[in-house]
Formats: sequence, C-alpha cells, structure tokens
Amino acid sequence: MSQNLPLHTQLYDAMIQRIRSGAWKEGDRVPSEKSLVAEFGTSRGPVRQALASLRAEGMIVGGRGAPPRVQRTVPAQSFDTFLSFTEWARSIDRSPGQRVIEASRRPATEEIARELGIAPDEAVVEVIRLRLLDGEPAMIERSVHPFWVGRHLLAADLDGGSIYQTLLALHIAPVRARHVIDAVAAHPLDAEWLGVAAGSPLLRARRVTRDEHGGVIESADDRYLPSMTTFVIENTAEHRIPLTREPA
Amino acid sequence: MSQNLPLHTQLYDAMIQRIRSGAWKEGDRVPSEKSLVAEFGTSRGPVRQALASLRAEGMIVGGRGAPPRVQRTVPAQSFDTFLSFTEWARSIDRSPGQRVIEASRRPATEEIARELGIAPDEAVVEVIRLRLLDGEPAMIERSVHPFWVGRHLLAADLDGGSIYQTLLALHIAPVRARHVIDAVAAHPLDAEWLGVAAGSPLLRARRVTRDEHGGVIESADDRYLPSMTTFVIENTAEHRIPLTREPA
DNA sequence: GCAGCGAAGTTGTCATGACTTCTTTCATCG
DNA sequence: CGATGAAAGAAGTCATGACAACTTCGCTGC
Repeated sequence: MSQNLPLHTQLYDAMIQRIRSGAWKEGDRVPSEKSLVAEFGTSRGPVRQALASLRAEGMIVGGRGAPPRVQRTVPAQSFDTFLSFTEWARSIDRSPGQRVIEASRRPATEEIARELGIAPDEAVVEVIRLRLLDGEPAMIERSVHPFWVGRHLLAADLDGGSIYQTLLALHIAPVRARHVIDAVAAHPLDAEWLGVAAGSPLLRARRVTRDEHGGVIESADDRYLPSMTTFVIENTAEHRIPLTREPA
Repeated sequence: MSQNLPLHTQLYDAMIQRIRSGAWKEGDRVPSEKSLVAEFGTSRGPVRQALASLRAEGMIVGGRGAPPRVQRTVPAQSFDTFLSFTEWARSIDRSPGQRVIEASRRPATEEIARELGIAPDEAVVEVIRLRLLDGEPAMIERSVHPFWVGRHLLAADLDGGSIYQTLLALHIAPVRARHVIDAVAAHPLDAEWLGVAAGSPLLRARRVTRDEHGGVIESADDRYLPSMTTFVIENTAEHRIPLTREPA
C-alpha cells in the first residue's frame, strides 16, 4: 500500500488496523514495546511515537510500568468527516440528502466581510441548504464563501455533490476550522423547512474554515435539530484539547 | 518552584511562560531547536518533546524545515477549568456565584443507575444549583453522584465552595469526562430561575465524569443561557481531537 | 530589477544505549 | 491462607549521533 511513509506512521496505521479488526480488543493490554520493536524490526523511537499518537487520540491509556490498555475502538472523527455532512453521514451508514434552498451572489455585509477577512461590498456567494439524514430533515446549513471560492460553487452541481468534495477537486483544501456552539430558537422559515414549531430550540454551530495560508474559505451557520444530532467531546486530565467554554 | 519534574515538562512550562509573557509573540518564529538545546543545556529529545506538546495544543504550528511559528497565545483550557464552573469563572476574570436549589439523597432511578454504573435503588445524591456570572444567572447545573461521592457533598458547605474543590480535597479526582452537547427548550422551572421565557432555547451539556479507575463520579446536566456562554472548538487537518458529531 | 539556482540552516526521522521509576508477579514468611 | 517484600519486567526519560527532507535566503545570471 504505502511504502514511503515514515516508519512511525506505518506503525500507527498497523496498530489502528489491529484495534479496528479486533486483534487488539477493548480492555486488552497492548504488546510491550520490546515485543513491538522485535516484531516490526525498528528501534524504540518510532514505536513510541506511534503509541503516543494513539494515546493522544484516546485509543490507548495507562502505561507507566505496565503496558497500555486499549481504551476505545472507535477513533475520533477525522477532520474531513467532521467538516463534511456528506462524508459524515456516510461514515455512520446513513444516507445523506439535501435540498438547495438558495444559492446566490451578493455584496458582503460589513459583518460578513469581517468574518471572511475581505473588504465590505466585495462579492460573496451564499448557499443555504436543507440537509437530510435518511430522508428526514436534520439541519439547515447557511454557508458564505468569498467569491474566489464561491464562483466554483455557482457553477457546480450543488444538488448532487458535496461542496467539500467540489472544493477539494479544485485544490481548495480546508486545514483549520473554528466552531462556536450555542443554541438558538428556530426562525419561522427554518422551522418550516425542518418541520418543527417556530421557536423550537436548535443546536447552532458557527464555523469558520481556513486554508493552509490562513485565508477564510467559508463562514457557516449550521442549525441542527437536537433530536437528530449531538456533539460529543471527551476530555482527560492528561490531554488538553482545543476546547474552551467562553462567555458569549 | 519545581525541581523534580521531567526535563521536557520543565521546558514546556518555560516555553508556555514565554508565550504568555509575550517574549514569544503571536506570529513570531520560535527559536531553533539548536539554540533551545544550547540555552537549556539538554539534548534534543526533551526540547522536541516540549515542542510536540505545544504543537498538540495548537500553540505553535508549522515547522518542517523552518522553525515553527507561535499560533495562539491563549492555551486551551485545562481539564480543571473546563470541569469546574468556579475555576472557569475565575480564569476569565468573572466572579462566580451560585444558589443551591436542591441537595437531596434518593434512590437511583433505573436510568440514573445505568449512567452511574450502580444498581437500581442504590442511594444517590442529587444537587441542583443555579450558577451566576458576575451576579447574573448563567446556567442551571443538575448533578447526580453515587453515594460514596455524594455523602461528602451533603456534609459540605455547598453555598461557599466548589464541588470540584471539595472532592479534590478528599482525593476524589476526576480524570476523564464525556460531554454530550445539544439544545433543549427551557422548562418552566428552569426558565424562572434563569430569568427567561419558558421554552427559550438552552445549550445543554450532559457530562459523565470518571475517576482514574473508570468509576463514575458524577452524571451532570448543565443548561446554559446561550447569551451567556458558548463552546468553542478548534480543529485542524493534522490533529484529530476527541470530538464527534453523532446522531441523537 | 527579477527569476532561478544552489548552499546553508532547520526540522523530521531513526538507531543505539543507558538509567530511573513504576507495576506486576511470585515466592516467602507469618 | 493471606500478607509482605523482593525481583523481574516494562514504560518513562535522556543523551548522542547520523542522515533525509524541506525552507529560506542570498547570489548569480539574464
């Protein structure tokens, strides 16, 4: 499969494989570093680096004199999966669906210009979509893109494909995102699309996605039906994660 | 201050200090590993380990041929700060407050028994508190503890101290937590305490906290006023974090 | 003045060896 | 038979040395 990857990456992949395949079961002790070194024929460095990666994801815990144990067999969702509704739905074996409510080009308001890091009145492209999970409404996604990104979307087949996939094909790759999560009451229009009463509580995730140079690719406002979707975060005393509780 | 800590920990602390003090400014290049090695008089290992920790927290980015840059000067909130309302409020320079609405001992319902990993009808202690930020209502916290934990709380000065601090003093230390985040409509009672209309959207975080042995210390249901508090998460393509979007 | 190229510097990766600290296990003693 | 303690095993920590891959910057030629 992959021959030119660093050793520690190959080891990591091999270990993930064993955990997923059940060769290393949940609660099991992982083989000792010494035996792993012997098996893979490397030095201790790469082995420890691979184990450290697993540990950082919470796949294994413990150690300090004793071999670590397998903690979780389900890995944290990758960046892709967390950013793309389509990828996510597929990863949990649900069929994604969507209805484009609006796709328009317009000048940026002052607020949007600030969020996207562009000048006011520069053109932006706004896409509003209703997202479905197994045919049922799950969330409303409102995303605003600067024109250099958005122009590709106006031309694309929004009903069929995923925005994320479309952009990837154009080598516009998101590498960093910041999510602000809170709750809002459903606007009458949102409520109609989602099939709930106006004023119902919705879980809102506002997202700013950036490319490798720090340029903003999109500013999105996702409103989930809490009965369909939740966010789950795990936290340990050892590992700080980029999660903060902030005053509004 | 600390003399017996591992070298890489000391280096990490020193670097954090420099970032916070502004010696290393945001956007700056971090000194090269070679110069850090020379300055601290260690080998490259501990230096790289310290840098790796900073990187895992998103404090520095880049590298690969070029010295890394300082990305963020505000560290991710520590486990303590994220778990304890009191600690959190203090860390953002707001004064925490609270009113105990209820503190009671009762037999566990089936659902609560399952969450806490105890037998149904075993005793549990439930504490319901209104939490204030600068005197204003910010959230309602409902926490349920197994009796071996809760009995200390019934005896403690709940109005004055923090549950977290109380438990720490008893060597009951949370080390792992799982948060499920969604949105709910305010119950009439909650609404009254929080000073909003019944049915208003609230940001709900359900939390299960465990000790080092995996035993459940508390199962909590926090309901935040979205106008007072939000959760912020940062995500990069390189680092997976224990964050998932899940179907409800 | 600008583009392209090459050298130097820096980080990524890996091996080896050694010591410390903690856990586990097992044998021994009460 | 249980508790205690010693020994063995394992992970944590650190140093040293080396090479590869990448970035940056200055120099040269156009």
